[in-house]
Amino acid sequence: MCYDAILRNVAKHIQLNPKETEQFCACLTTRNLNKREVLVKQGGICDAIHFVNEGVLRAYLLGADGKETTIMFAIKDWWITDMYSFINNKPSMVNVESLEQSTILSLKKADFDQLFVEIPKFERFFRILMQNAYIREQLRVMENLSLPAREKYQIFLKKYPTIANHLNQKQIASYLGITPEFLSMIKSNQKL
Amino acid sequence: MCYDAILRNVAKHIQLNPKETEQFCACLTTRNLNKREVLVKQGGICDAIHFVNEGVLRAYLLGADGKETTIMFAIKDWWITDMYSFINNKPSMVNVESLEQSTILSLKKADFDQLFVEIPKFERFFRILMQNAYIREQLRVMENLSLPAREKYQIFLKKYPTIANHLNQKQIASYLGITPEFLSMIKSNQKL
DNA sequence: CGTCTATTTGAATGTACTCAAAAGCGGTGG
DNA sequence: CCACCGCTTTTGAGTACATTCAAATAGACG
Repeated sequence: MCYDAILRNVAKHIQLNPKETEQFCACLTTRNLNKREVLVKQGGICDAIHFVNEGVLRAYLLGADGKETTIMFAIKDWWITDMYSFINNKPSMVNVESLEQSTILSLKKADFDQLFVEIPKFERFFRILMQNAYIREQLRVMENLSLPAREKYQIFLKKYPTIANHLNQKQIASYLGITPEFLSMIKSNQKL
Repeated sequence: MCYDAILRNVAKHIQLNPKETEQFCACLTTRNLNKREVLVKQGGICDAIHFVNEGVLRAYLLGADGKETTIMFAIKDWWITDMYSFINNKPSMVNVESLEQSTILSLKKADFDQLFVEIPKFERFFRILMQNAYIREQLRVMENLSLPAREKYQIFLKKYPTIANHLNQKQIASYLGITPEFLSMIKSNQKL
């Protein structure tokens, strides 16, 4: 399989020698996902962390009332999982599904834990990954709390121009925490 | 000074030998903060990460319109910083102030970076710290987007009963993303 | 071309906000 | 010990932002 992308991703933060590289790749399993295929199911245990080799995934919460809330998405070169479930071995709070034909590389929790023992450098790699994820979420909290819907939408477009093309309006709205109808209104007013 | 609390905090995730312990403590500086004293100023660089030995701190955003948004708080045994500013050496987006007489132990960015070189175990420690912080923020995003104000308030009380006692209503409201007036209304309706 | 889903539009409603004023609650000084 | 000041909390009326529900329109796909 093609471990090119993930190895380049890892190399951004740590250097692996050939043996370590092989060891790491041995832990990965490749999987193809069809459009709308579900990777993680709300209520189930999420026992792997996934690297997106190709395609687009989305994590969302399904409320008792059927309301969807998009928590995160991931495109090529991003990692995605329900970190809460993955780390604590607790039922997942979100669904993760593929928005289009995608290829992912998965690292199982057991291998993840073992990796730190065998190649301690990975502590650094994931430290930086978690750090960035934390900072991203913190910014999102700030925006959510301090800005009105229109500005949140503008920032979203500026920050994730690529992703906006892969999501439909309902999904974008649910990421911003508003209804699709209201987002439609924002968009039409925007232009005037 | 008393490094007891911070060493116990570190020991939750990694084991340090006496030499490492000493090395680590040598990086720390103790500081007492009066009530309302400002530790980090919005716009300035936040060049240290702080461990709360005693007291309560709060990080908040000050909007152009004077509106405050409480981003996070920290009590005894918690770490606090503007991670964005700390990691990227960019101007801080938040203010951090002491809500009461507090004592903190600070680790400078340069020492933080050096620590990883000298005691790689700390990669693990901070990996876990960042991981937990990320999961916490993610849950907060979920709650913010999917729940109405009343439920956010109830969850807040259940999750942080201790902290609720140290914050006033304006601060709690700004953490939940609502006005103090509206929080007041929620509380009175709650009882009926 | 017809069906299914996504988006837009509109009216009625609700949740939360603004502004203003009153009430409560400490702390301080006479 | 009480009176006063400043700050926090409560209450209320009017308003705004965002939602719900329903229906119309537009797009996507077999």
